[in-house]
Amino acid sequence: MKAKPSKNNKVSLSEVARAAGVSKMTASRVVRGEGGYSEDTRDRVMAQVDALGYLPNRLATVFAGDKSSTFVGVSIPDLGNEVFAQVLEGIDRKLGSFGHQSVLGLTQHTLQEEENWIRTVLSWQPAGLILTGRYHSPNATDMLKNAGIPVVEIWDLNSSPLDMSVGINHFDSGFDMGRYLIGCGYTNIGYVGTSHDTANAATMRLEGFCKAVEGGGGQVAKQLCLHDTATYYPGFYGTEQLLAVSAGIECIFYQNDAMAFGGLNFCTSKGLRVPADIGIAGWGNLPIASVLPQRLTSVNVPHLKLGQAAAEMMLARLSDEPEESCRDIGFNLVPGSTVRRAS
Amino acid sequence: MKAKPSKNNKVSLSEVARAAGVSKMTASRVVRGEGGYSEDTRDRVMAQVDALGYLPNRLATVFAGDKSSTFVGVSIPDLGNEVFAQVLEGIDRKLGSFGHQSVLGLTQHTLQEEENWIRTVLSWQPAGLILTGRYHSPNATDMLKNAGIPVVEIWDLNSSPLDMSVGINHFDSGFDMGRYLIGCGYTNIGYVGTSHDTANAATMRLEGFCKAVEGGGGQVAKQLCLHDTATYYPGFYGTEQLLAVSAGIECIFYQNDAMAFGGLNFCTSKGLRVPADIGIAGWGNLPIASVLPQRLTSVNVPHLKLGQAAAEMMLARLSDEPEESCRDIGFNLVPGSTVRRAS
DNA sequence: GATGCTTGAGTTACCCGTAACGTTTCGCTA
DNA sequence: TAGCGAAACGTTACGGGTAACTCAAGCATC
Repeated sequence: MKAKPSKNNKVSLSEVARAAGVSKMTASRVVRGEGGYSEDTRDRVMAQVDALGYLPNRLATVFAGDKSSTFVGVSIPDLGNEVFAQVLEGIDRKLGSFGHQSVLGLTQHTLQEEENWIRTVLSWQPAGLILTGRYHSPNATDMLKNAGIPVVEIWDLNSSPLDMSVGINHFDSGFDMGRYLIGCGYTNIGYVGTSHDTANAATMRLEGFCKAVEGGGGQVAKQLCLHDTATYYPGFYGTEQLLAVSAGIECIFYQNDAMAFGGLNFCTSKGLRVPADIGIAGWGNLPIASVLPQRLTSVNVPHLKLGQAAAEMMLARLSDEPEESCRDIGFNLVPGSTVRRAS
Repeated sequence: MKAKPSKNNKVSLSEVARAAGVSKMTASRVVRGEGGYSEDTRDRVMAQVDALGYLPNRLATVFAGDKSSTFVGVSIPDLGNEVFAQVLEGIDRKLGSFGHQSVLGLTQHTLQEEENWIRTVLSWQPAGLILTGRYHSPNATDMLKNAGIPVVEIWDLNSSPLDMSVGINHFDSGFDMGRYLIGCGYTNIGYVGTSHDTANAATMRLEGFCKAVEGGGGQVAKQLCLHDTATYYPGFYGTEQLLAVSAGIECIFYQNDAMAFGGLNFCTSKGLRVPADIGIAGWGNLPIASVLPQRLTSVNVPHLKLGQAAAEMMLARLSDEPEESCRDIGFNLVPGSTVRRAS
């Protein structure tokens, strides 16, 4: 039995075993508490574990067993968006309490970055993957199918997922908001967002929104700030542009709450009263929105719960429990006070 | 050469090699693009890589080389706090662009959770660790010292770090705010926070704050909502309690911006005008604070930059470049309009 | 006293890549 | 055409841990 200290001064099981005067295998059994050894042997081994500061090498364990690790890869577009931070929090808390670790990937909303990240993470033999969004590059899809590990697609509910899916129906959430605003008596409605990528949850919301508004006899003027992230300032300037171009806008729906705050701020800075002169509606129901004096009209999604649900589905699959492959986490419209009351 | 498919239907290098009619080693060289093979051989091997969908197993690579992985463990208290989400974003973006992955740990502000997480993550042979905070349990400290890998402690600047440190001096930031408020003419000042743990950045801020206020002839009435997280509602109720107990409070300093918003909301809901009747000051300068109509008086910390700096120090150490062991990222006081102007 | 069962502990093979080294092939020079 | 060196490729030996198997000793049963 070789038991020389390895280059990077890490203590290996062999060294513990030799110090305790037993074989590697016996030491392994003791460390894992697997049974099949005497009390005396266990004490001798554990004494050396403490004395040498032995830490197991999980890479070797995974390697030896030809099984997967306790890693779960989690891809998130970005953390500047509070919404995704909450989702990640829900995921990691739940995974962590069951002995799994999240390997993070910020994919910047691009499929190419996601593909690169998937390739890298798969090479670490993760137990599973949790991905934001239902659209992936062809290469990514191939790799995911071949990987043979559980995959949960979150955010955008997918009735025919790669494997499992949890989220909400974005089209419906946009539709509901459209119907609500029509019900409030608005007909000349604006939309301010950033993306025009078709493979995108925000686009689905916009489509649902337009369908409801147009079906209700209204019309939608769109203002897309391309090449921008969906935060406060694009909301501010997007509103300025929209109002400069389109006359008679009565109400504006934004891609998300952050942009809506930008728009709200622009309107009040121009002396427009909200909702008397113009209505403002956001999406996502940021936590801070609920404590500001004027409640923003928005759509609430249980972000933390969404993350937890994703982790639960992953864990269920990993422990071979039966689980549903598709879970709708639901949303609800928050009336707020930034659009006028339905008559 | 054995080349049977392994149990979990993962394609191994041996299988590629056999399919291409070369040895494992040659296949390895081709896959790594290391040179030492003919064009013809390379084409044959790569054809099989594509055909079989081979993905390298990085566990084996790490294992073979007896070196560390490309993982970097990142411990963060929680992501509900936008501040830490930004820090994490800065870290992961920078690490990711250099081929490293973040393994996340949400340690809930407790040393015990951090210790458990450190033990687990170390067993995966990470390349390094980035930890929030300068205080760790004795066991954790031992493990970190023995691990022989770079460790960056962030958030709370530490002049004698375990290894490297980047952040700000929280005492000073509290002190500056205290001096500023005194300069604005306030003397009867309140503080609302959650923690009374001494091993804590917020406590350091409070200490600095008290020193400045008391040194300037003022006094501080403290209201600590224990067992609560530092978010909106504790700010709201903490303010209610503080004002009920202490008479004549002219201005309140909060543990962070989220709590300050809660307090601001409580005050306005009670008909108190800010800053005419009462001053409000937060800490952290949340992004949303900068777009709301009334700018919150706060302390700005470059969160994203902090995360990037931590990642840079880690990467420098990993590539054996000379790097400083301590970096002060700095902060600046944001006057805002929620405290009355200095006379 | 022979047999079988338990219990404790050692042996061996293997997981998948890579470093180090050994071997073959081939073109070029003398 | 022998001799030589470099390029191309194969072989072997790890690395840390575990599954599966083997083996020996202790004990009870008939």
